[in-house]
Amino acid sequence: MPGELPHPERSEIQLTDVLFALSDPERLAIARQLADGPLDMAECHATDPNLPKSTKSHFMKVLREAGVIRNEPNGRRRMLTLRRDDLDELFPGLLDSVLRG
Amino acid sequence: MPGELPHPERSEIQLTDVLFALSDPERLAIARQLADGPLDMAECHATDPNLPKSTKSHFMKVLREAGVIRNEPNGRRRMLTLRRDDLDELFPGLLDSVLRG
DNA sequence: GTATCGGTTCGAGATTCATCGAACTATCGG
DNA sequence: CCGATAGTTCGATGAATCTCGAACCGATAC
Repeated sequence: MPGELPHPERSEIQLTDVLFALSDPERLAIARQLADGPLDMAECHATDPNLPKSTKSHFMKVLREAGVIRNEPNGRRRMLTLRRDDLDELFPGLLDSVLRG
Repeated sequence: MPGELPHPERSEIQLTDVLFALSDPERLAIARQLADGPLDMAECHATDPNLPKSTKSHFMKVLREAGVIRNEPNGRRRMLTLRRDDLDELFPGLLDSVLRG
């Protein structure tokens, strides 16, 4: 598992990418699960519990590359966190309205 | 030009559809132009001034079907309006944050 | 070391989406 | 009625995206 994955800097985050990442029901559900704090990826079930792991990993990739979440190695697991500070700074009010939805 | 086009009711508008519609730079630019009030479609230039009209019409369709804009016949033109009231009611704060972006 | 667990990456097939020309439609002006 | 204008719809092509299995990888447990 390739250690550190690339994350965009705050200054590189594009609004349209964020909107796209959140425009899928599964990915939106993931972001909502992370609203209450970081989560181990293993504990983060989207809607479908027996989703293939490659598909789940792909969801995380889209969210990560858009700048919505961080995905960092934690032992042999992955810690997922919502980039609330970055997103709130860049697009105030966006996350609040989307996660309330 | 087929008179009235179908628009979703307020209750039918899906957040994910709205986010998707706004996740494209051209479509987002259109929504921002409509933030200051209704506009004739002919006066609504997105980024590219000599965009094929079928492409432009397609942008409007995506925005309309998502519930972001209304597109109503007005003489031999089209009046475009942002559905701010519906979106503000359904997803408070969303439009403000996205249009500021 | 070996096995296992959690997860990423690669590759292929299916599906969706974008783009644009061409045909069509409705409205207004003359 | 005729032509021009403004815009939708259709159809085709190409580009992204989704989905998933298989292979791979890194950290831990044994």
